[in-house]
Amino acid sequence: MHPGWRLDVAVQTPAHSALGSLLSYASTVPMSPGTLVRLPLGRREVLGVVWACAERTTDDDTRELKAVAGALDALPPLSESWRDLVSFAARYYQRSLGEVALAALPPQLRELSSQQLARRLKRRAAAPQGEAALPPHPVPPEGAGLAQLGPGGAQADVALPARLDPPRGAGLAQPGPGGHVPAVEIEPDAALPVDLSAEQTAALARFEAGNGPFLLFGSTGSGKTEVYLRAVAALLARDDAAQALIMVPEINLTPQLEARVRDRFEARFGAGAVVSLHSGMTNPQRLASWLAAHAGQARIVLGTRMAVFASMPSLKLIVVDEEHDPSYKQQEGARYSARDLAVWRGQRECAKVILGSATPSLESWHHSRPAESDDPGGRYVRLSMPGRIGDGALPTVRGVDMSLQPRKTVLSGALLEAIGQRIARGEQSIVFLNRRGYAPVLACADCGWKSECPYCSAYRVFHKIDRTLRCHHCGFTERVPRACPACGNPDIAPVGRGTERLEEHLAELFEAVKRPDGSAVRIARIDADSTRKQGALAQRLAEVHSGEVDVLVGTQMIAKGHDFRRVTLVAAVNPDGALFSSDFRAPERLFSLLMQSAGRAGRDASYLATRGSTAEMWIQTHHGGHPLFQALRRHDYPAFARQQLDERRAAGMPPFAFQALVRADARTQEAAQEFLHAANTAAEALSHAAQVARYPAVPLAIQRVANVERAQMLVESASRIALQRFLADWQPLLHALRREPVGKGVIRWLIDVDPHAI
DNA sequence: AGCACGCCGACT
DNA sequence: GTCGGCGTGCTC
Repeated sequence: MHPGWRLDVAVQTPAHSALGSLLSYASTVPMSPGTLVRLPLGRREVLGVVWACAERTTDDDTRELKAVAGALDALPPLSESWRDLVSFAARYYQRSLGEVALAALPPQLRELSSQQLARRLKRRAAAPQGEAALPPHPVPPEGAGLAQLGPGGAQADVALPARLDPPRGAGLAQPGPGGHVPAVEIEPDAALPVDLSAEQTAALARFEAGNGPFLLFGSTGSGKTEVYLRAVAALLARDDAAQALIMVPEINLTPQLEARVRDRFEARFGAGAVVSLHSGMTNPQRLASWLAAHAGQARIVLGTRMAVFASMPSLKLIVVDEEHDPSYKQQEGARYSARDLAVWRGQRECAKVILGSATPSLESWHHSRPAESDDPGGRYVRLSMPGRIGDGALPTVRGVDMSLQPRKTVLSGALLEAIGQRIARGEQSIVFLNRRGYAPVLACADCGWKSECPYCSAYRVFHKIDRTLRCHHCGFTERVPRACPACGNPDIAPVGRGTERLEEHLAELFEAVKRPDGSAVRIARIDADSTRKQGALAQRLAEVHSGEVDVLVGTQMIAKGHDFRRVTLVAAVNPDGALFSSDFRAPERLFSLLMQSAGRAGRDASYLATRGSTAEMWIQTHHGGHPLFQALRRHDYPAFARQQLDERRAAGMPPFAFQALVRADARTQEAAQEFLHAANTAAEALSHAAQVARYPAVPLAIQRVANVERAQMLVESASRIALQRFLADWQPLLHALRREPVGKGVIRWLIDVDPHAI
């Protein structure tokens, strides 16, 4: 009798398990790599991906192998390029193959039997367009071009403008899904009499002529989205199998962009042409989208970082919008950078890649050169679009020197005056403060008690709205005590301020001020607390769009994407914290945040022109001379980047060096650090140790969370390859160490390659 | 990670 | 006398 075949299969084995990356099973039939199989593992049955298949010879392997339980053979196997992407990601980010492979598949696939899957696929085939689509987005009211939906122009759920980087007149003649225009017979863009700016035209021409990867460097409002969509449209029109992947940051996956992409492409390529992939979807929705992409039916996949692993047999273009955004870096499990993997994947699959941003990551900027440059050092072709569509000017940046203000000033007189003028004119203002809650600490004036979290090394935040003390790290919540728990003094007071308190403060200050129509001033707040309930965010945004709100207080949640046409003033109340942070990326994030915030003001040039108003960005700071603010004043990202890169070069930090963190969590800080010390000692013997600097173990900035002590050590090398080899050799030693006495107290450890927060 | 086995406290 | 706490160990 034939001894059958041996399958080497990737299954979800966590990094901590002692199991090797691939497990071997017996099969009576050969299977192609990429086939999904169900396997007995211990007492349960799990999903696996076949990685290799070899004929067994009787003397080959005497080990008894369990037989595969079944194959999901209704599904075409995952392609070699998909498997290459997964195995690269696993290797680069120091995780097991199976962990990355299984995390890259829709969760529901794990639960389905092969019969259930076959049935689902059959249903899909019968109705190829229905299932992949999400519930249809709202149909715009008749005659309303999406971009024309002004404040109060429509019901609340469609009042949000459907554009992020709006071209002039975008969507004017766009037939909605309910429209009667025979859209199939016209070119997608013929339905959109949009004039591209000269910069957009040039960028597209460069894109069409080159291979990339491209860095589309365009200021807020320069029309980057239109460039992406044109590039996608041209590709899909030219190649009737081609697929495009559009990635957006988590926060940006608002219905607006989805609606815009669907409007643009579904009429032309069918209702199932666009699918979404993000964590806000239900498991059945994600499975449906994934299957449509895998089958090649979906022409466009629109998603967050997880979408970088979407199986797309005819992938020809990848767009990474807001490529600098921190949400592209996964912060748990396999800590991959979806942006970096997108670039790798593009190269592997000969798909063009566009990274777009107004404030690129310093890594991307450093590696880019202008399209016309022949400098061979550039990995990315830089396409610049400095202008704002529709001649919109970028807002004037005004700095308020807080050291000249009376102590404890929250909002300077000049800023209040400017906001007051806006209110009087019926315009809107946004005030940013990146700290939610009423006050970050509650303290007793007598004994010095502070509202510490019993489980974390952090203070619990005072939320006045429900009179609670909440730990923002572990979630521990208690009602505010009536008196000091330590000494009984009833006089316990909030220290510092968050968005709740700022909202209250503004309401008091403007209590007597009237709007043009004589009504009272309306202050609103948008942060994670005020938008927790389903639909609350959309409702708040609609209130802003409709003009009900005069002053909007918010965290960085509202810095991105939203297009408020009546906003003419944006203020950052207390941005100084990031200037002297121990995290060397903090200034980069701050600059990006302030640039994006500034972009919220005066996006509608004609609105400003008709009112004779100007857009302003206010910065209250003690460090007005800081180069970051100097560059911001001129909207000069290149100058900021130059200054930061000079500092990084001098200090030998990324992108001039490559880093990884090893973190250990334990019951005690000593146990965590001792484990890392032992790991450090073990590393001395490794062959690449000389090329890799290792720093002492230190506690994390928030050293204890939920009663778990955390420590980390940084390793760094000028050579990415040396670092990679070092980590690969080190990992088995770390596993082994866990078994030794020094590893006993360790709850978990992990490696973070190219970490974001140090 | 699951999911077992295994050995000690408060309940019908 | 049992239900159940989570410590330790195994999974091709």
